[in-house]
Amino acid sequence: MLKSLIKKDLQECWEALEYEYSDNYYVEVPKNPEHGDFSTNAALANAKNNRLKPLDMAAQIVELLKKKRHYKSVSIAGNGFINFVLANNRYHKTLIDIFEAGDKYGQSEYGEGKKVLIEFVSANPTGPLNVVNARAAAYGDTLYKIMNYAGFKAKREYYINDSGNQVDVLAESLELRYREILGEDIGELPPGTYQGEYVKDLALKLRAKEGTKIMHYSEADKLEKMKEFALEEIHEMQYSSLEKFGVEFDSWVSEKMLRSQGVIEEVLSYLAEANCTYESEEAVWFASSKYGDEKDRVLMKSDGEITYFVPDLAYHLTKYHRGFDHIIDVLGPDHHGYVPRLTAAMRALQFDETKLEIIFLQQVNLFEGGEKVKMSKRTGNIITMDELIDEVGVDAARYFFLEKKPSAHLNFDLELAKKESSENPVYYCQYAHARICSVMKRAKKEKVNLKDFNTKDLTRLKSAEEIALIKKMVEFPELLVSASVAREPHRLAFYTYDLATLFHRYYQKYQVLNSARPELSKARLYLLTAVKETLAIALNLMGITAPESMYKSATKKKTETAAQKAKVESTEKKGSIYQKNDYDGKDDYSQINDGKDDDLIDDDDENDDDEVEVKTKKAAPKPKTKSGIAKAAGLIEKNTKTNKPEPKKDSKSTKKADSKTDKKEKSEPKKPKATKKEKKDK
RNA sequence: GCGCCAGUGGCUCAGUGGAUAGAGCAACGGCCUUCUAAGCCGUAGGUCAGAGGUUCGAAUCCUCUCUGGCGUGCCA
Repeated sequence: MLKSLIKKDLQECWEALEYEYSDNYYVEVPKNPEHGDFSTNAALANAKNNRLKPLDMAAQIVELLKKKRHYKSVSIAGNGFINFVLANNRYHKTLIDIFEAGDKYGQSEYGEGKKVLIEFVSANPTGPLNVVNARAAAYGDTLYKIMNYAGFKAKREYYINDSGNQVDVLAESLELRYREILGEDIGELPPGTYQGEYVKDLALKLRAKEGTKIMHYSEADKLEKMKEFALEEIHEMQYSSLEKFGVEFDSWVSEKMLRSQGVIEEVLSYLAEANCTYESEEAVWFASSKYGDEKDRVLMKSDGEITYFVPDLAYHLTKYHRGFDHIIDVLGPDHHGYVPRLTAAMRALQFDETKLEIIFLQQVNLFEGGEKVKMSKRTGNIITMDELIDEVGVDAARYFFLEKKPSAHLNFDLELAKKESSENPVYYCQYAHARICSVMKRAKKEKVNLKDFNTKDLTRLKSAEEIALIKKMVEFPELLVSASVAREPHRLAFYTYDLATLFHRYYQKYQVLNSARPELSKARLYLLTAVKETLAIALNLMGITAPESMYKSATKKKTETAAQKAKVESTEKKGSIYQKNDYDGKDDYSQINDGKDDDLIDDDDENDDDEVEVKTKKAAPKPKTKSGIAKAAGLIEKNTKTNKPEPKKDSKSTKKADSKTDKKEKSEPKKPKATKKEKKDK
């Protein structure tokens, strides 16, 4: 807001001086406070096109700006920068705005209500969540929060690969462990199986639940039963890890559900229609190299099974179909080779690939005692997300993950986080908040309050430290916008730290409450109220608690459990969102595998189906999709929608019209084999 | 080989084409009779991997080289 004030003034200058100007300049808060409150390179950037020396141009501008009253000073730096110092009352006015915004401070309309889907974590349901998943959880959740705060309408989604080869292997692994606990010598586990301890735990749990009767099943039934059991258990495990971490999702999408809606055939037929598939060596290929991928990819293997790519593509089509303006996938570092084929498919099917944005989080290395903790997926020797949280606490873990920009590898020093957690930067930020709360408690005790405070007394705030705090808070809204746009929540972590530093410095130097000077005390209290609110907002956006008090005497563990408790409580309060739906019945999940109802979505009201489809149809710009994907999209959408207890809207007219088209589409037979006809031998 | 990500004090990391490259940790030296010392102040530590280029100006943009991680499956 203050920057735009300066920009406006600069424009007036150029117009008055009749100079050419472009907006390729900036107004910024200089790193060095000696360079003023704000500075601009405007003269440097625009001197050339007016055939002037930067210094001369700057001099003329400064001459004009000096007449404005809201500047305390306007000056030229040696090389042509113009530095501004604003009058204090300008800051005092801004402080009032911040104070009055309260817990809404920093919110903006920047995103214009654009619908954004953020998919993150989406770990395979074959084991506990690991530290990379934890990073993704912290990242995705915070990105979601700041984007919503910046005016987007973001949703969080988790895709479950509960179908395919890896879950079959999971069942086999469980079967082996099961036989082992029954006393059989299974020898060494074959390579490729899941070897983690958790599989043994699953086996024990299964025996406790089912006894040994399962061993009398046919081989296929046995494995099916085990798969079902393992998926359910592991899903619960992952779910509870995320819950503990304070991360919720608006929707969970099951690959199995997608498949049951016929999306496989549909996707294959689309690709065939787009004339980009062919058969070779008994397999069906996607000619992705025609669309920018480095080589063609297999869609259907020679054994008749499809590759994971097909349902994944279908899943992405449902994202389009659900009418999002923008789609963000947060992927692990080992998936970047996968993107070209995905975008190739979008291109081939004429979907707007610019809507799809892939963000890669780089890997996480754990260090202990200066040495890298070796983890091996093969032997199952991994540190889980739960273990990490138990070790360092939710707040610290979230901060550590958020502190790094997504594209950077993250070295997480466990020992530091454990042993010296009291020096952890997250405590530094939280402590600033707690200190202010402490001052407020004291103020209450001394009956100092802001009820009869006259904001004119804010003129008493004139120390450099006080103005610095206001200046920092002024940056907050635009910081959130830039963090959203750049998809870099780590900027928020740094901001919070900086604001805390300014506060600690101020607190150290000045006594806030001083009975001899009641007006000054109130003005300072007013300022600190705004600072406290800003810190709390920032911390909450990162999923970190803003404690009212922190005492050194409290042991590390006490502080953490308290923080965790607070977290859990807050989750419970607003919670219920999806639990009610998908997970209020874990049974829902178990139903997945009974062959009847292959989805996660509690489909209790048949009439809803149509209505939902109506909605999604309306939302979809290009109904390229046919019934399977449309239906799946509808189911997901419905699931998402019903997460929020909203009164159902009645849209009869559109409903009729659309269900007609829907029927028409449905009656069109799917031709999965069409792809095979599409022979393009090389 | 090709592709993606990275390379900034001893360590972990910030850094919109701008001014003398910044924090934290570790090291060293100070500050508690005053609202929480989980704090503050100070000292030391740098050829921004290297070489060219673009321009008023480069850690930042372009090219090449080097180093590390990942990818390059009819795995997911």
